[in-house]
Amino acid sequence: MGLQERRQREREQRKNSILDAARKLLFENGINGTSINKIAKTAEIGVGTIYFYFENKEEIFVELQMEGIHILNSMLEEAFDSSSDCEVKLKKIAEAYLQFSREQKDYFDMINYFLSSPEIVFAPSLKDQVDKYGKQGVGYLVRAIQDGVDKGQFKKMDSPKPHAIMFWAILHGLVQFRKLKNTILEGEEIDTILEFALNDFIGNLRKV
Amino acid sequence: MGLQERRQREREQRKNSILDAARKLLFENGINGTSINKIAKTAEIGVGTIYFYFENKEEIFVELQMEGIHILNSMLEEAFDSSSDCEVKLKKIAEAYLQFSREQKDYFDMINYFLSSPEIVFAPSLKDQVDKYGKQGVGYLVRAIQDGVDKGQFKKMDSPKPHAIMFWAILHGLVQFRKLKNTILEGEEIDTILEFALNDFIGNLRKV
Amino acid sequence: MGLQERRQREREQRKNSILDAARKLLFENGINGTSINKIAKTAEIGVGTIYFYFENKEEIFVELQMEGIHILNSMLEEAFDSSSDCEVKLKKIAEAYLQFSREQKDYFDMINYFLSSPEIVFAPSLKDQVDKYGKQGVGYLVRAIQDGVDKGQFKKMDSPKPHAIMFWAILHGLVQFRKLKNTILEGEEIDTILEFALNDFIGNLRKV
Amino acid sequence: MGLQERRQREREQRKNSILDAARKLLFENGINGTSINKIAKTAEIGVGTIYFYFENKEEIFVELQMEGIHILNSMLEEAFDSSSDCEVKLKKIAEAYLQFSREQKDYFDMINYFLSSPEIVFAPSLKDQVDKYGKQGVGYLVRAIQDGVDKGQFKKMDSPKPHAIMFWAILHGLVQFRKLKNTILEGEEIDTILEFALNDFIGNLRKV
DNA sequence: GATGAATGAGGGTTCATTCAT
DNA sequence: TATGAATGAACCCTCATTCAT
Repeated sequence: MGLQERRQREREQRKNSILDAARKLLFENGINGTSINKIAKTAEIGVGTIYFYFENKEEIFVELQMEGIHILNSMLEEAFDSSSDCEVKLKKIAEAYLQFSREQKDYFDMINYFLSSPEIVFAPSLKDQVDKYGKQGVGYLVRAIQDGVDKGQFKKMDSPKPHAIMFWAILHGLVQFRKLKNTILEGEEIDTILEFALNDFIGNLRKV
Repeated sequence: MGLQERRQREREQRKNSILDAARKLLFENGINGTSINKIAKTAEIGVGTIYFYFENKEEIFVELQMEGIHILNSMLEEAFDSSSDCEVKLKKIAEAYLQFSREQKDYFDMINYFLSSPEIVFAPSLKDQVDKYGKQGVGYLVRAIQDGVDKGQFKKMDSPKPHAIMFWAILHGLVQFRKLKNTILEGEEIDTILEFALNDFIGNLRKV
Repeated sequence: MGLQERRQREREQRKNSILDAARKLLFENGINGTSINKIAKTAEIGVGTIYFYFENKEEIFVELQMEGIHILNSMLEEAFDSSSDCEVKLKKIAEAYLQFSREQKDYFDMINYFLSSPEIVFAPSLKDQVDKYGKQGVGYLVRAIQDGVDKGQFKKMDSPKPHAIMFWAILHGLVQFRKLKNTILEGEEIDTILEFALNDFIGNLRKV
Repeated sequence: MGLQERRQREREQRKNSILDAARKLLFENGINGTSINKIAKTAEIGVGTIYFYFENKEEIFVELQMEGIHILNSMLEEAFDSSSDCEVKLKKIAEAYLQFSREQKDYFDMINYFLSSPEIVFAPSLKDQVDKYGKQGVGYLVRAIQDGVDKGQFKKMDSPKPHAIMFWAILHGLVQFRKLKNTILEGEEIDTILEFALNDFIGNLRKV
């Protein structure tokens, strides 16, 4: 038992050191600058060893994706819990997403990069795995809106789902635009736009 | 004169045949499956010849990007011109974007792929070139909204720009979600959501 | 006649503009960075045109070599003529060689580079051409020494030739060492060494 | 232990077989005729394997350079040790250098080729590595001359260094001239000139 | 469990030269 | 005379993966 435990722990550590190296390289050099050989050298282990912990290169990237999504979820969850007021909840969630895209830029870029790549490049299995984690995200919004309806703060509606999705679409769309300062934003500050959109959207929920 | 013309035309044709080959490969095999050698073989020309028409591999992709953006712009322009009613205009533009993402899926994926790639992967120059063309897109929305304000159909506002950007963000965000059927939409139809969002957004513009 | 003359002149000008471009590239980028294509682009002419004026790439380099050797010869000749005193003559010649290696560094490097390359790389014909011009160099020394002997300033000798060659060897060897500051000179100044060598050698000629 | 040792030995052997192939090609076809692919084919290994033993192409050439310099140093050392008489020492050293340039012509050419190449062609690092080994060469001369001074055979002098450098310059210069039979030597035998120069130089050291 | 040597196809790019116009 | 489009072998180097130890 103690032996098995130790083995398990060591295995975990090794795996993490591989991920550490891969993350470092991915963030520093991009995906095309991250090879198995370089990961091995960075992690100071043999190339072959990597294949003991990961089936192939892709699997490593899946794991890194999961990390990112996990971080995002934590931030959203914390935002959700930060207040009992459902309007504040929504604002906090929006801020959390913006914050994630800014403070965890590398993860954010990586997730977007992989998600937007044509399916050929990455096997469907990856996306399935990502999906499972991703589902939770929009759930917070649904609950926040429903909460508002239940409390009588928001107007009645058939289902909070479409509103939640629309809200998330605004967030996601806006945050994508940060890269397009010259194109779409054309000098406008993303924060200003976000605040405007938040007020507009929430105000609309509130009204009779 | 006739000679120069013919030269020019031949040059154009060659360039196009290279782009045809590149487009085919890019759409079939993704970016990592599209090499200069394969393009040359597909276009049935020598490798060196390609470098006579394009400085490097990236420039080919830029050109393909432009193609896609050009198509999108045409569709948006047509939508903008299709009606004199500003509410219809907005709906048509939204539909056009959705249509583009569906009917020109390959171009749509390609554009998203490049846009979402971290700067490390593709030189800023590419994005700059794309930017120039991209600016026009959001312009249609600004004009449509302003038109509605001028005509007294929409409520008064300081500037149509934030509304336009918010509108575009909804569209862009929603369309991105198509890939995430299992995650965010969770079975919901994107068209339904879009229509819901459209009515919500436009209704909000309309209201006093 | 007038026509032929003009043709001849134009031909000469074209040739020179090719050489100008080649020289520029050679000095800036080294031999491996100097291609026919680049020369053509720099000279703003077609690639094919170059082959009207030069059989092949090598011939261009031969011509550039000649230029360098011509410059060196001019400097040596001027040094030779600068004084009627034979000791001064020798010193001036030595200085001229040093000066050439310094002020015409690019030519100097080029000559040394080509001369020291194994015969396979450059056809014997090149070296023959270079040889013809090179012969004149050592001639100045022979004449200067002989002059000193005739005037009774230098001791009698069977032939000035060996002394001249030895003198030239010292110069050539020393000047080569400039690149080896850390190896052979190990901090010593090449000028100091040259002056020392000059005095030693000439003093030896002088002595009874 | 036994395993590691064998590994080490095999590694050494592989490395040598690569160097053998590279040396062969370099001597037969010159530097521009020596490509990584050819080396791999000659050594009957995969291209990639080479990069397991050498960082890049340049490093192979550095190693070959070292070989040559090592041989030269051995010959010089042997010459230095061959006699206790300092005059004989000097003559033997001179002969050794001449002998090296003749019997190890390929190495000699290679060294000269690299040393005379403008800095653009080969990175400074190569020269640094070569430098380290090269330093030893001139050291023998300094010691030989100093020895003569100490024994009273040579005249007193401030420092043997300038004389040593001058001596080495004569040798180096003369040996370079072998290629220029038609230019500088113009039929003179290099051995005759060398002997003349030796007597002249040593005679000068000797005199009061 | 862990290693690291080996692979060889493939990557993007350059090249001197030819030749129809 | 001058052009410039075309070639395709060759350049150096990287890669994910395998497997005997």
